[in-house]
Amino acid sequence: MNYWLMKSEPHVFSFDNLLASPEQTSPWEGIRNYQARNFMRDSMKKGDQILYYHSSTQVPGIAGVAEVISKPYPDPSQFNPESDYYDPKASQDNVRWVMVDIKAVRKLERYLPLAELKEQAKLKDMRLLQKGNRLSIMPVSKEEFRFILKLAKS
DNA sequence: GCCAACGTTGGC
DNA sequence: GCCAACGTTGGC
Repeated sequence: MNYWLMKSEPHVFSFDNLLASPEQTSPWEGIRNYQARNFMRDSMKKGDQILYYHSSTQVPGIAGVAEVISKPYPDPSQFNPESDYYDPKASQDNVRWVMVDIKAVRKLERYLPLAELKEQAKLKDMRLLQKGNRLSIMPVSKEEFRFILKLAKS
């Protein structure tokens, strides 16, 4: 099993929005970065666990846990000229972008602000906290994942 | 709103 | 294939 951190802007789609979705499930559409796509395409598996991170907001941080519930499949928005995520270079024969479906597992006992994560010696190597990191999907180690769940209970 | 960091594009 | 210019991300 793999562990991931996925960023979402809460004013676009928050963890509460995911909880309120039918079956607490949503496609993770709109990834248009190759590194993030490659993680999804090459490494994500059903059952992988996700830390749901709120970015570009007053207090950025981790809100909840979710789970990958589908294999990667073509993101339909790349074919839709009406969509913000439309990619004119993509076609059915040349799928450029994929996505997975995710399902909320549970909200954390408390919201974990970025500033608090930065204070944790055990998380100092976490990719999220490295300078200049802008990836919207990134791997998290098992140890980091467990530590974060424990931190939310403290 | 600023700006550092970094990914992408496109001319050569 | 290099690299300057440009665009985007995201914390502050």
